[in-house]
Amino acid sequence: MSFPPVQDQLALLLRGVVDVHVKAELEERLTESYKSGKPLRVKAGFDPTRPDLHVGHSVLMAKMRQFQDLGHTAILLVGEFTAMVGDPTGQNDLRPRLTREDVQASAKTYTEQAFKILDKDRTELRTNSEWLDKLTAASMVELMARMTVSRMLERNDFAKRYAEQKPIFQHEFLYPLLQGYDSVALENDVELGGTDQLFNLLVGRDIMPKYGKRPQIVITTPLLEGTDAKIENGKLVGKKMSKSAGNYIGLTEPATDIFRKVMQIDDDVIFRYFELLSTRSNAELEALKADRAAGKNPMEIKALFARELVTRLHDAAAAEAAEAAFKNVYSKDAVPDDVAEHTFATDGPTLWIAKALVLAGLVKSSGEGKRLVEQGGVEVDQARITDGQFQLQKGTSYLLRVGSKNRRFARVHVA
RNA sequence: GGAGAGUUGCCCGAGUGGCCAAAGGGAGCAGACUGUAAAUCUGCCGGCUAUGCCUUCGAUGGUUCGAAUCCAUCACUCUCCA
Repeated sequence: MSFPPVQDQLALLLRGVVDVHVKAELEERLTESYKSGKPLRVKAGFDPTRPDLHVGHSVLMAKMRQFQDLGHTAILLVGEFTAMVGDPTGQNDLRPRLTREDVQASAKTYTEQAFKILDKDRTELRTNSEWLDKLTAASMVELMARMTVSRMLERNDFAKRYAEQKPIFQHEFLYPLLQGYDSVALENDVELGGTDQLFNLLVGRDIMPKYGKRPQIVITTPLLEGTDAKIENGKLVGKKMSKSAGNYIGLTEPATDIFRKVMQIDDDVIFRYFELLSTRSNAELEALKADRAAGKNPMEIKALFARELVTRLHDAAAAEAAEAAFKNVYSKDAVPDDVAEHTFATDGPTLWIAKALVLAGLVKSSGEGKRLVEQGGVEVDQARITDGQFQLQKGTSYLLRVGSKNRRFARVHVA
């Protein structure tokens, strides 16, 4: 195996990262690998907590992919065991523990999605149940003896919970140690993670030498802010993209949804997405920013990114179709082509509109349906109705629409 | 082991016997306005075709004409002491 020159590798690998512990060591290890022809082992772990990955995760995976493209080995670690423990990172409350069944179900889809970005042929796919399942109480005690309670309490999330008199459970202290033990088992050279993972990653680095392993180099990548992030006083403000906050774009979402979500991102926040996810060069990004400053419609800039993202996650044809659909539905206010069709039976001569909306899955309860109608949030055959008692006639078909920002349609036939 | 404090709707948080489906804030949703976004203003924000009914204030029992509010037991959490 031959690699590109060390300095070239470094330049690429350090682009966009938040921090490296320690850069000199990375250089040293790249040099060794360059001389010996032996690829570095680069680990990144995911806890399969809910069944899908989002573009926030892809920031990290894009970095992994860079390592792969340079010829190194990526280890995608599925945190099957650790997911059952629950990572306390960033949690203000106890994270619910999952069952093995939950975890295994989502692990499968996780890896499939990860391979949208990673090169499958150069990825070692592992699960930490391999070694953590077998850990005896004795080894566990030994592992726990490597870390002090005070060090754990230094962590902000724990410190905060402690100060606020919120519960902290013993097993939560175990999490970073187990993640660190993964590195002992895998003997990786590098571990990648989001900045929020810094503590956990460094615990691994601390523990490895105590087990006679070379300490891993830790590289942290930025956390992508969610689709609801904003710019305030020139600063980017927003929670990180997360499944639980509902401000995410899933890797497997339909092209039209991805496109729409990108378009609804705050105008200036889009540049953050460009920086972390786009394959465009820095020069191209600067040009776009200049365009924006010169008054170019930010809508077009966002569309540019939306197209790029959909192309990556689906393909170019899907991107084109999604853009056309978006323009059609939102800009021209037309009806999309793929409207779900339903037929509902009714006993009487009519069907109450609120009921129909519930049956079509457009609203959760008839109370909500009625409310929306009265608030003017519902259209029947492209005409707004406001009568909460509106009745659909038996033997007739209707086109129903609810909402505007996230509009939903259904074609309903009353039988 | 002992002593206190607490558990309210998606979240925070008021409410100490009827006026409480429960103040206020946040989040969310809808409307106006827009460019699809932001900001602002307005409305909604447990369920049920409803001047009413049902379910809801940790759980279960009890007192009462009537309980989120009082009592008992249980569960859980926090703090302090040992």
